[in-house]
Amino acid sequence: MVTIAEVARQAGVSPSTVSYVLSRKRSISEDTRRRVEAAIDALGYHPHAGARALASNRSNILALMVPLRSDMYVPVIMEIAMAVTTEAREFDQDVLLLTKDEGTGGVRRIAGSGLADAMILMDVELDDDRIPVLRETSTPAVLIGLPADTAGLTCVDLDFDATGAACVDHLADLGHREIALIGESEGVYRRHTGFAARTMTGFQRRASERGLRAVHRMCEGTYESTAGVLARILEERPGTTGFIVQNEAAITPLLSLLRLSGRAVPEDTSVVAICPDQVALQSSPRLTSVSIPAEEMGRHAVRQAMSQLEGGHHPSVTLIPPLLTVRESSAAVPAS
Amino acid sequence: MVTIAEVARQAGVSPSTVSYVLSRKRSISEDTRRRVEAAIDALGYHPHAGARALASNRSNILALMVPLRSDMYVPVIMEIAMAVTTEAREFDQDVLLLTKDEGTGGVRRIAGSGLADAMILMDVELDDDRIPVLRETSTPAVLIGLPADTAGLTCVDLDFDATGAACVDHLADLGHREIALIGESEGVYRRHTGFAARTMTGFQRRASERGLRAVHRMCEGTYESTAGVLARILEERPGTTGFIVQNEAAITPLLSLLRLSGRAVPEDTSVVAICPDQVALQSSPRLTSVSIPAEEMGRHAVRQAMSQLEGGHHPSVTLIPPLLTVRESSAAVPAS
DNA sequence: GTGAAAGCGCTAACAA
DNA sequence: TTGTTAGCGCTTTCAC
Repeated sequence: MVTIAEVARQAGVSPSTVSYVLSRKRSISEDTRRRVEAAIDALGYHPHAGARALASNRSNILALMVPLRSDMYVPVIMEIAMAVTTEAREFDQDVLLLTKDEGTGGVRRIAGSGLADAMILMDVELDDDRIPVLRETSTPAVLIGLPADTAGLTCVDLDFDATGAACVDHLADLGHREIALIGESEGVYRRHTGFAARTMTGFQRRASERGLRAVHRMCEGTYESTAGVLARILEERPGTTGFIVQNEAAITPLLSLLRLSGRAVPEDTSVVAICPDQVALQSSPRLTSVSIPAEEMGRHAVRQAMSQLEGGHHPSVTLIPPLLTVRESSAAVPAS
Repeated sequence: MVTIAEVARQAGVSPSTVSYVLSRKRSISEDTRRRVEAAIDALGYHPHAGARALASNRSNILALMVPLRSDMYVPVIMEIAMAVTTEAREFDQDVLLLTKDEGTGGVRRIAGSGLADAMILMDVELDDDRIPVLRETSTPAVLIGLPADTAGLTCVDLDFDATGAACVDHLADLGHREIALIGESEGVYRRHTGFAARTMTGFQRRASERGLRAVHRMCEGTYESTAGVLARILEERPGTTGFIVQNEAAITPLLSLLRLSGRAVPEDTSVVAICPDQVALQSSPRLTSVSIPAEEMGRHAVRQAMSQLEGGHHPSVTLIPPLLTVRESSAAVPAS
């Protein structure tokens, strides 16, 4: 191991000078800086992470807690994780991967050991038991997703309420009068993040504002359940011409089923999805959709964490406005 | 922060005794152990990670380098990452997430800073530039995937050669005489891991051993390219009744195309996939497949890393034998 | 603009 | 079975 002392000797300066060259916490003469830097790359010096953490009380590590398995679409989780990791490097931070199944114990362990400077939590539940633990510790934290009570917390999420409304607007603008929201599975509504409920709220409010007939149905996402949900909707409301799908797993079944029932998309029936762009693009027809801004959420979470580390705690809730992209699955309602 | 000194005071022992209770590196009287443990949870003590790393020269961190974007199916990467993280906790290790785009610099940084005790690298290329760097450092490392030269390295991967052969055997046993392997995209063969080439080798060797007519075609995985590949195969070898698909992206297009061309699966044509079980199960019909043992590879990589840390360096190449599961997409060739 | 030196909290000899 | 103590490599006062 190359130590700071060796670099100092090689450069003919004291260890503290090397430290200051690295931290830029005091001014160094041009000449000294050059010699130190030369010594650093000549020796291939990297500061010892543990020693630095001990002395400075900063580990330069961000802990990211991800769901082991969740209702979230796996590629979205991955995209967030990669965005967090990439953005963290911009701040000279590394990322420690924790699984949500470590639960509150994991949060205590990280906070207590000084292993990480801050935490980013994914898959936040409405009444998440990690939150009280977070409140006890003074470790900066950012939640991706909204709990029921956000007081004192820093959170980022897609604005699902506005997302529901935006989908309704799009269909209403196209002339649709009867629409349906195919939502997540029952379990998601019961346990989870509330994003599903928020979508539904926005959907219903905007539908009523624009005078549309709207139904909302939960859906497990299997072929069979999607078939059942679709059948019930069309039975109750045979005039339904617009569908909004929140459950990615239900997208492919829904498209097949509509085709089978002789409804052409988008000629007879329009479909709007709430899903990652990737999914919207690989469907056939390509879907009009509100995308899940995974990368943006990840980057934002890191920036929030860093600003807490540097500037202190300023709780904030950031709701990213939905971006609806019109593709091939939605069109004006046929003049009947 | 609770320190070991506070715990020691509370328990009426010396700091080193607390340390030894934690590390179990020497025997402690039952009574002392109890008092120390009581003090530990009373105070909520967690050893400071940096201090421990500095003093013991062990960070208790495993670095995992994952591809930012790759030809690998994203859920497989995720499953490996989760398996690594979960298994690492069994050894009291945490996982640091690095992206492959940090390249050799990332490897040097981790090795040089003592941030991690060992590294696990995914998405290993045939002539991976991280390998020489790994050889310079003494940091234990495990590769998931096989480079061209494995001398002195520890690697884990699915035995793709045997996989190709197993798929051929399955189709041959069912009476198929003309078969085709729809492989990965050209880029994968050129740049990459060699897993595609190894599959092909096993496929061709076994086909020749069993006297089958066999063709292999690369495929980009889009609908259009799959259509082109299929058309060419059927033109050259109209008698082809068995397909092996290695490119997950090509699976859905292939099934649709076969249906469109009036070939029923499995009545007229059999399809065997090399893909995660999840993909095989959600296709319709469910696919006979060799699964990608993501979890097993992740767990194995961690165990190898730990055994290097504890017992020294014993290079080894572990090829996981393929497991072919018969589902609904393969059947005996029709008596013509 | 630079250096000397006192810790940071822990581990692991060495001593008893 | 337990305690004392010397570092681990770095940051950061304090001093010049």
